[in-house]
Amino acid sequence: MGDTPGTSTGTEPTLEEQIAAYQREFQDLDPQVEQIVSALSRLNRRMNVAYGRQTAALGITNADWEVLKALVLSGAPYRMGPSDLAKRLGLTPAAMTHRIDRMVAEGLVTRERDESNRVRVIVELTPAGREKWLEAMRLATVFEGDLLQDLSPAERTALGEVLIRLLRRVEHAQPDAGGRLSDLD
Amino acid sequence: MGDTPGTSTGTEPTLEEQIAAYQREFQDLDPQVEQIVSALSRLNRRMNVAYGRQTAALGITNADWEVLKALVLSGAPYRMGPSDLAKRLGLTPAAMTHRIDRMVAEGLVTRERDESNRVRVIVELTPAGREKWLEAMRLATVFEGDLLQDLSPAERTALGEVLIRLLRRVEHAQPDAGGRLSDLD
DNA sequence: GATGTACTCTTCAGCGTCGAAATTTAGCTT
DNA sequence: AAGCTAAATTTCGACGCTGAAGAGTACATC
Repeated sequence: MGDTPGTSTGTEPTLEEQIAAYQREFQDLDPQVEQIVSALSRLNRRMNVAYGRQTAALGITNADWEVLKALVLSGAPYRMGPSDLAKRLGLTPAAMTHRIDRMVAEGLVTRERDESNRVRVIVELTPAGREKWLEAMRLATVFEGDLLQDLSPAERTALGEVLIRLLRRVEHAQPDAGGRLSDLD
Repeated sequence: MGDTPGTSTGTEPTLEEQIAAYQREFQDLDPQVEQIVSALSRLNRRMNVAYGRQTAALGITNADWEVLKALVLSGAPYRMGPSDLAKRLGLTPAAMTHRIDRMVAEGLVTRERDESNRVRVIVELTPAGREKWLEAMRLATVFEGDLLQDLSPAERTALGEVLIRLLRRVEHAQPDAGGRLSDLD
């Protein structure tokens, strides 16, 4: 089997290799910019893998976790309508219906019609659902602390500040992606 | 419609609101860590939305673009086998078969049996596919430059360095996510 | 030289999501 | 009060991905 350059075996190249390859194919590339952007992508991908493992260990899916997060974030009685949830999670209402079906079956949320406005439906977190969220949160914070372990307090502050600056720029530039967002934090 | 606290309308909270809400529900939260992690998530989400718009403007999908990137990264003759591509993109071989079907129909790649080893299939980038990649790259670099516009050279260097450090930590900790990766940079 | 074994790719059934149509209810207009 | 319009949710058909089973090819061993 050829180790000839140009015959990739499917293994992921290191970031440096990748940037070098892009530069060969596209001279205008700014390696500095590419390094930041690619590292952001890869970092996020790894984080999602880690979160996926954690939710799996708790017997739920990442999809479930997103819904739990949205409900907890909504505060006190932990209630939201399906379409609000859908907007929040970047799903169509149709997809939301099925997700809620599953989660009701799993006992994480309840679904009931709003008696004061019978068009609406109220999705409410169950105590079991809240407990799952809490467990997931505990695992997540352990992982996150571990991830940032090597950063000094000053570096953390600086990093947080720079990221917020980038975020502000991009959120201001694309006011809301047309209404639905694609993922949840 | 109640503006009662606790009755979310589905709009995304600001990062500050979100962190405050999490702190209310989970006292052990380190706001510093949470800020970094959440900003990373949101940033990545926005970036993906932006890339999605760009590929759509070019008449391809993000899925197509991922394949094009992998092939270009593989270098000179721009050839890879389906299973290598699948590993690289974090898909099952089954999904890869269908993606290649589509992309062959779109004229972005060709598929042929390897005559020297008839079990294998060779997917090769067409000139049209390479041109699409180039167009996407041009759009992407404009967006990326814009994103990092406000950062001084020193800040860019520092950010790149810190991100690489984080990446190294997480890539070392989870050697390869069990073989398949979930996304491409 | 035949058979077994490993590998690559494709096919198939199931699930989640999307886009659009259908259903149900609320509020407004005449 | 009847009908019309708008809004929230569910249902339906299509598509992409997964996991598992199936088909074809190469290599090794006997």
